[in-house]
Amino acid sequence: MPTRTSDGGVRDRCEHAARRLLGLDELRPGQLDAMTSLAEGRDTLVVMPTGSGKSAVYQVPALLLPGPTLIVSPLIALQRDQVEALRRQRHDEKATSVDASTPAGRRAATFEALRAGETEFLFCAPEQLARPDVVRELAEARVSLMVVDEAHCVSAWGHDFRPDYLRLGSAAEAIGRPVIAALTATAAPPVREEIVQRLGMRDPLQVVRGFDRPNITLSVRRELSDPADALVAAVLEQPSPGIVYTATRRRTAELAGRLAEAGLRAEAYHAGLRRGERDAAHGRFMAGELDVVVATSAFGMGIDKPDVRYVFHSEIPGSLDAYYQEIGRAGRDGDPAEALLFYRPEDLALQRFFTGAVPDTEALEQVARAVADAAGEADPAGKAGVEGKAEIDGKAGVERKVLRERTGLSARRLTTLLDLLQRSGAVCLETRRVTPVAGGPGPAEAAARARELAERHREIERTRHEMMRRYAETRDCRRRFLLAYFGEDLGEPCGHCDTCRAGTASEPVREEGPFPVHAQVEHETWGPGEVIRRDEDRLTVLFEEAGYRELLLETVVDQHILRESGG
DNA sequence: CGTAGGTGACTTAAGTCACCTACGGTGCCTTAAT
Repeated sequence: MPTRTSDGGVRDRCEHAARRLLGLDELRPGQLDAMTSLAEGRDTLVVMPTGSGKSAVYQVPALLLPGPTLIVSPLIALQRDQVEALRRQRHDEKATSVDASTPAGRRAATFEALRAGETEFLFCAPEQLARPDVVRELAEARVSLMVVDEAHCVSAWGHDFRPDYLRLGSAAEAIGRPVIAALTATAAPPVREEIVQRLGMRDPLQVVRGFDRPNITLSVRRELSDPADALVAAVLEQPSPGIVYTATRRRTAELAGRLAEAGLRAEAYHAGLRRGERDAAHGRFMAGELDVVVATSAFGMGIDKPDVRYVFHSEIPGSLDAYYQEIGRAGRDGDPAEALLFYRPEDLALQRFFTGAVPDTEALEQVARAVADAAGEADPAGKAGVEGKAEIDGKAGVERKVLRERTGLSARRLTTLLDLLQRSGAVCLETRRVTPVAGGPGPAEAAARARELAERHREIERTRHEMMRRYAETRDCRRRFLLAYFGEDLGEPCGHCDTCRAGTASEPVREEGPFPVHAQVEHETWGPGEVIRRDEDRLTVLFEEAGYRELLLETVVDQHILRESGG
């Protein structure tokens, strides 16, 4: 056993602080483990369902550790809600948030209060940490705990949509490397792994609790043509309120219209609506004034309405991670709820499109070359000292802004490309500057490596689509399938999903044999992985480098392409 | 990658087919004009 001095003292102090400061008499399993770990200064990844007290997990250690706490949260609306909740709870001004709309004066005052120890909790989006002034202020304030809320966004959004999520690890370093807490309600094993890697978490404690939501009945309906009629009919059979998820904005309007015609209080919701319309729909839903919201994936984060009775999908989402997250908004009160997916295999094509293209080698090489050229220009005999710090460190480098000007690429695109080049070992990224790695690969070589990384990422995305498809097509217990994806083993079929009711869900396969569930294995081309599912004739293995793969047991055994590697 | 919608050609002149193009999600942020 590694000697971690859990003398019980810290644990007791956490328990005491939770009671005294937050009024929590009973802590749930896992909560106290996570709090204690953070209070002892250990990085901690927490995967717990919404409503199970994830906030308390960081609030308690925040109050026990000396410096202020930075909470990185994806949505400004979410930040404001949390600030308000903290203020209500503590009746003071110890929590605040900062974003692009914060006036300069208030921003300065905020950081001053943070330095002075008058503010304990500061909320912001990852984009704020791309600003050198913010990083400087946070470093001076001696932040002791950095919380990444909704941490699955690192994996889901970092690669293309919000690349600043990929820079959180170096941001943590730049502000003095506080203890890191990563919190999320949904993360399958590879997503957890990516969060840990990307944030640069060190030997993190992982507290993973409760993916099973037995009150949600899972069903899939295979459709041969547009399921609109069937969907409207199915919604009419359900008690209100509910959510219908669609793949496109256009479809939200279409289906909301159909449901309204059928006499329901229905509204569409997507990111293309005006702010006022979005807020109105959201507000009415929360207030119980709507029967159903028809929405894209824009609707959801931060929605914690206990009595949602159903979540339907008119098209298949791109992964079980996304699907689980969306259906998880049903039945939070514990009463029965329905999750029904209308499935057409061709709808997966749209998800493939959303995955986006792999960046082309030319663009990658162009950026790599621009970094190398800029480094060549920074002749030490030249204007040393003008830029200050960079020369003191003895590193030549180039500012992101300059790179943007020279390559003509957008900030977002540049960040995506630089991330790939960093992982290729060609460049080193700081908050503002980019430096070439001494002895690293040249531009052409770096671009080739970077492209390979991007291709591997796309390939893994494809395997996630395949797992989503398999969920829709399985004849086995759907709940068992879903839980296996998240690394949980539900021995028996659940007995009330559609496949169980139809009698097609097989009994658990518990026969003796090679490659049991959770076995660590090694494949001759796909490398190391873990068995996450074992059917009668096949294995599902999650490979570290190749994603989710199905292997026929017979082939595996006959041709020795897989071996158990212990562990 | 697939679908919807448009265009043009063809042929028992109003419908059919072949082909084409556009479109498709998530939120920070910045910056300029009211």
